[in-house]
Amino acid sequence: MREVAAEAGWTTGALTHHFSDKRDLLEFTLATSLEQRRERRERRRHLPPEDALRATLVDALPITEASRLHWTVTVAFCAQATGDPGLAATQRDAYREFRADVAHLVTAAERVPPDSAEAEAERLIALLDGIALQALFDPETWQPERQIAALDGGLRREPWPE
Amino acid sequence: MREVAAEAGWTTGALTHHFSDKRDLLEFTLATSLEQRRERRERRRHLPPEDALRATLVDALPITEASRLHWTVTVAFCAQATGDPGLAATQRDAYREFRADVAHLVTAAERVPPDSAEAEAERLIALLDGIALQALFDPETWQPERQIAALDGGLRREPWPE
DNA sequence: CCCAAAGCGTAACAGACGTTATGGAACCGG
DNA sequence: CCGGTTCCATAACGTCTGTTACGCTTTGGG
Repeated sequence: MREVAAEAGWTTGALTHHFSDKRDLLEFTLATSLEQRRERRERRRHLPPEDALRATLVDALPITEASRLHWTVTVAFCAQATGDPGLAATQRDAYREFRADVAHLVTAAERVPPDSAEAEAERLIALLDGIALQALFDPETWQPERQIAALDGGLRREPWPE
Repeated sequence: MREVAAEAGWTTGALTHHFSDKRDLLEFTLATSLEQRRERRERRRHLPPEDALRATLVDALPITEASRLHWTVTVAFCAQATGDPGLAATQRDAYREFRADVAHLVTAAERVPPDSAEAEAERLIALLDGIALQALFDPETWQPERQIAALDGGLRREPWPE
């Protein structure tokens, strides 16, 4: 708490006035990071659906500083969530929301029949997260272009065969 | 440290005698978890390559208690690794080793031409990790069969088109 | 049998931690 | 101008933390 306050140029008094808890602060941090991601997504509404889909996925890759930060927050959140059912539920809901949004884009892009959009979204997100998780700790072998290429490979592929 | 010692039926004295640090203990924990995974992989040497490949990937899915535990350890480790270059390197190397092993299985199974085995391994691991990460916090929607089905979908697919 | 090393239980230390208490400044509706 | 409320700086409190010191017991080679 002290460290966060100091880095923000506040005092612990100001911090505790706005956040009841350390847990509360952590939840706010994730919520804010998700909100920013949501805003960036909103700004792509005018793009053609396929481009918006790709841009949304690329945006979640840890290649910009914003996205790297979001992944750092997410990993910290996940670590806490393993021992806190409340945080786990928050993390789960964030995933579900993201999946719904991606599914919506998948539908708009007419990648798959509407009833398998969710499954296709799951596949793409799984691929995305897998790349991101590795890239986060091995940025040397996972340069930005490589990450995007891997993602594009998944986008070029056909949807789930179910 | 006290909590770990107590849960293991030891005292902090015994623990600090065997581990110099808390960091040391954490590294040992990941190493042990990886070692167990390696042993399980070793026991599949007699299987046909395709089966061994599939079994290795399925084994990493958080469906057994052992694997769920491994993922919990991994997430905790990753969280620490974001602020500790040494741990980050360890995590990175663990990934690289796993990738090499999977690539070896991919080659043995003759899924792809030998020179794209690494890329195919990356793709499969990315998919695996993505599924695992979501399943860890949303086991309700990601029942074991669902996880395996998603993985099988990825296995049924063609390799990277590069 | 001896002595050094290893193993380990006990307990204390020093610092960090999240949280709370207190007091004052700034703001604001009446 | 007043009363309360919001905002926040300071500082203290109690707890928890990783780590260390110390001493006793066991082990094993000479």
